[in-house]
Amino acid sequence: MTIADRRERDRQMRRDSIVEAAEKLFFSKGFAATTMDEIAEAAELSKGTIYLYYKNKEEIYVAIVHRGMQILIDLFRKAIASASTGMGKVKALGQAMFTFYERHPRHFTAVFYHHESPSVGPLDVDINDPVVKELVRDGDELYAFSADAIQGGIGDGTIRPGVDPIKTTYVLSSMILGLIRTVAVEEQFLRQKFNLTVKDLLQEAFDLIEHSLTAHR
Amino acid sequence: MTIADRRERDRQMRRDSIVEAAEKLFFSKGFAATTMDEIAEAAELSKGTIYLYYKNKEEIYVAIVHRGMQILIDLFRKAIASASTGMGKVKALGQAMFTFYERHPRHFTAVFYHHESPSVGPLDVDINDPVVKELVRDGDELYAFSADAIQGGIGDGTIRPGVDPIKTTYVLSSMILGLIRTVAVEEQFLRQKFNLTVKDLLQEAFDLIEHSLTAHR
DNA sequence: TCATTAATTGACTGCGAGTCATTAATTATG
DNA sequence: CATAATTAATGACTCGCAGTCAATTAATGA
Repeated sequence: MTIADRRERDRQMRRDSIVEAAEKLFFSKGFAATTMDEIAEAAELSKGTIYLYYKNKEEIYVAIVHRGMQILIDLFRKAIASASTGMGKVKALGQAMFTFYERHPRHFTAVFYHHESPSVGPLDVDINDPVVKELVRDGDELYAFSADAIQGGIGDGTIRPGVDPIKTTYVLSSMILGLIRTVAVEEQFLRQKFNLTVKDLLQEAFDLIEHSLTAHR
Repeated sequence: MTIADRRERDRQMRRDSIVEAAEKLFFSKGFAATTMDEIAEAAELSKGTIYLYYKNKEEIYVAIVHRGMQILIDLFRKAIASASTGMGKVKALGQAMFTFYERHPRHFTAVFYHHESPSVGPLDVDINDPVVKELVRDGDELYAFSADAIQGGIGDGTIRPGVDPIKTTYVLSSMILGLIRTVAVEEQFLRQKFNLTVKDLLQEAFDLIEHSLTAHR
């Protein structure tokens, strides 16, 4: 028992040290430009060994997406805990998304672009891979955080009763995400050409959103 | 004169027929899975010849992005012409974006994901390539359509005076784009799990946006 | 101690992007 | 019209890398 257990623990540590090594390389020189030999060398393993732990290069990438997802979920948990009203939680979640981008830009990219990267045409991922399954569950969890916050906001009166929590979750998250993506691509351009900062844009968007969720008149 | 002219025309036709062939292949089996030999065969040329017209595989991809951009610009022109008020034009532009996604989903993806695809880490394009330069100009033109429409709306009273045309253009376009991207990825999931259609979500978003741009009370 | 099983290795294969010396087609020149 | 000069096209080749597998080494059990 203990023996098989330790094996399993060792195996997990190896997997971790491989992603660790790969992550540094992918993030500094890109997925395509990183070779399996480089990953092997950085992980102090031979190339063959890497393949005992991951089916191929893409599967390592998926593991990195998964790590990013954990970071984001953690930020979301803290966001939810940081506010007491429904509306407050919704705003904190939006803020958390932006924090994720600011503090972990490469993970942000990995998480939100993996449907198209790395090799144009969706990453063809093995739906039976447990990591992939967990990724899907994690995605659901993310949406649930928001839907619950909206629902709570309707209960505590900080969000107007008419809004549909699910629909609104999708609309809001997509919008915030879209905004951050644009900013990610055009940040310096916006600053130079229009003297617009990221905060300006986000403030504008948050105002618009808050405005649309509260009752007026 | 006529002689060099014809050479130039021929050259352009060749380039076109190469993208044409590549586009079909990329769109059906993906960028990574398509080989230069296949492109050559489909274009009825030898591989070496392809390289006389395009520096490499990515440059062909950029040409496809460019084509997509032309389609979108065209849709935007028609959208602007289709409405008379500023607010009407803004809505028509949002609608045009969605039409682009619906009618040309692969071009949509090419245009809006090329910053990350094809090989994780931005496509490293040659900034001196005339096609790339035009792409940048085209991007500016797209934003100008929207900024002008908002400006016009303020003039004709269909949009409230407080809004900043540039800022709003960025916020709105990013939001709409984000929404369509989400829908692109999760369309069948949304329908199955929540019985939500794309139109529902877009309607919700459009309402929200319209609401935020008009004067109330 | 030695047999069995598990983990690791790196030389090897196959494939595909990009090159380049050679050949073919066009155009200019006498 | 002949042939020189220029331009276009070819495909066999190189080179690098993802992924494999027979051979080796380490760990565990009898």
